[in-house]
Amino acid sequence: MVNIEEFLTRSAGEALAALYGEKAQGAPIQIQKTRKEFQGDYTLVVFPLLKASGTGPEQTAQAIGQWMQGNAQQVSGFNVVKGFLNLSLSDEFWAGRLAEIRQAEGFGQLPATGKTVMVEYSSPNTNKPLHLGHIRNNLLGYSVAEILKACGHKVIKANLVNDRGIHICKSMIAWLRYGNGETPRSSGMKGDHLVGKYYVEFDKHYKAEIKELTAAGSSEEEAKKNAPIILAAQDMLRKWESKDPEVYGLWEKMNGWVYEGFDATYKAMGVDFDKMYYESQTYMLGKELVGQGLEKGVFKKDPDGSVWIDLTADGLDRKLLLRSDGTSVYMTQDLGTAYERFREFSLDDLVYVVGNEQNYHFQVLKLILSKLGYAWADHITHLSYGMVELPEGRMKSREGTVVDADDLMEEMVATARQMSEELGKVDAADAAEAEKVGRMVGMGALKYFILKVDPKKTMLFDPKESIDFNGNTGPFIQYTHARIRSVMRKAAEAGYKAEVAAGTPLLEEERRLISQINDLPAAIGAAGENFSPALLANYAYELAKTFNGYYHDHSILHEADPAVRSMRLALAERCAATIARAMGLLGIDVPEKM
RNA sequence: GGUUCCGUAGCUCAGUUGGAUAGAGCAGCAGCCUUCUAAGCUGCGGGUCAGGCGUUCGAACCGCCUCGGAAUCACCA
Repeated sequence: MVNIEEFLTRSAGEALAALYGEKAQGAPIQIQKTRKEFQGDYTLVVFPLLKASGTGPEQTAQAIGQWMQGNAQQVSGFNVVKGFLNLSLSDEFWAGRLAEIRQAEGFGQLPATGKTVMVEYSSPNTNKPLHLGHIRNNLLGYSVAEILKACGHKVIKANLVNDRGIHICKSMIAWLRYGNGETPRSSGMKGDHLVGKYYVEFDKHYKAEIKELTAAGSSEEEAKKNAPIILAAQDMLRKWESKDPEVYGLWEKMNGWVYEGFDATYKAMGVDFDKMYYESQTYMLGKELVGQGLEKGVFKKDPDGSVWIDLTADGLDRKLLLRSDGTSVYMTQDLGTAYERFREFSLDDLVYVVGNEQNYHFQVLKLILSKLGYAWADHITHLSYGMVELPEGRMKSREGTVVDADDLMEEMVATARQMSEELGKVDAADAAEAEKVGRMVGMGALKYFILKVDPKKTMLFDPKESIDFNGNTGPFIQYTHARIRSVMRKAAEAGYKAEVAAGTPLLEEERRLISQINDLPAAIGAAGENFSPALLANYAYELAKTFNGYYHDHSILHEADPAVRSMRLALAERCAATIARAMGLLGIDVPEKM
């Protein structure tokens, strides 16, 4: 038996059939966990069954409770509160459940579905380093991919790097003019930061030139168009497109620096990819789909040669698919890459982790694909996440309020180290270990802080609060894990074994803990279905919190009864493993000591 | 104006398909380290779930309307 709720639903169904016969056919049976304030483990809501029973809620609940207690051996007792039948399951049942979970090979890994899912995330531009917004993207993407794996799917993590276009040319021009040949090696800067520096440099000079031009009498509009430096960047883009060797070489060199920098950031963040895509190689995809669309009459060509789709009937607008000069746009490219991916990997689902500023884009993308007749359009999911705001408002690069990803991670780790020092947690003997733990805790705080929030919501990132390690935080959960592991080490030293003997009595909190552990697969399933790591984050917190309360009130190692002690050890060990599993799916490491 | 999303305690957020008296954390106050890790535990105060109408035995959750906020609607990506 794996699913307790399923079993109780079945048993309640039998009770209904026995008590009320035909009338009870198809009556909705609602089993849910009993709320903490009431006695019992699971609750049957009897209101929907009153039609079948023809009696009041209390009598109905009473009758069903009696039948179940008499006929289902796992049901040890019941009580009725208004229309709620609270069922208690026997200690034997719960102990058996714990024993089963301990033996289950793949607990926390759902059976293989045979489905292949691609998760695209990160997808950075190569003209500047990653910032706070990217952190949310990367953490979400990685975690969702891991959760989908745990749901039994085959998962391909993809990253589509935007490595071409005017923005990278801006950095290139600025570097050529003002860089004096500076390299990551010569400057000691990370490659992405170096290139980002010249992107800012470009903007500075661009603005200065605009100012000059307007002072000389041009309109703002003209100045923006005619500033020499922007003309130079545009010229460079044309040269890039015609594969001018000099420009192409510089482009490759500077992108190479950026990739080295990104790799370091990804590594620090703990995210990875199975498949890299580069826009420079995919931007021409999708043109054949335009041809198809024209044939099917889904797309229309304007007199100037540009191709459009009219979506006004769907409450949207006209959307461009091909410019009048025949070149493609973002949408065209995305249609093409989606098509290619489904074809190449026989995908069942494709998930894009992209900010909510592109909701419209993905709405249109899916609509166009289904108008072209592709059934798999429905298997595209835009995992849209909200912006990360700072206490002083949105991040604005102009106002210098951008929170750099590398800086933030370093700061979190440094604070974690300082904190553990203040708490006297570091034994001088093992500096390397302290270093590792500091990284785990600092990163754990950051990751948990971001992942515990529902992805689609705009969230506030308060650096002061994120660095708080008390309460509903990653470090609290990590701490609970470390504490259990410490008990396990001491138990091993004392020669105590963790095992569950039949007939060991259980406390209320112990039954609750087993029940929570038992919910892990359900929590993973729900997180996968909703693409929401937040569900798992909150699950892990609840479990850790319950354990901490239990741990405070009942001793494990000092328990005199060997059978009870063994059972408690087994339970604690399972708690630690469950916490580790849930946190692992969030990309958060849990230390053995902290 | 169209589309999509959000609005829950002073602040940051949970609330899984409609269920019992709406929950945590932070901040504030009061306690608890001679005992398995105090990054912890216990208690107190704090709510018109933006507002209204409807559906239902029952609504924070579903439907309609209003108010407030965000994103987006380029021959940019």
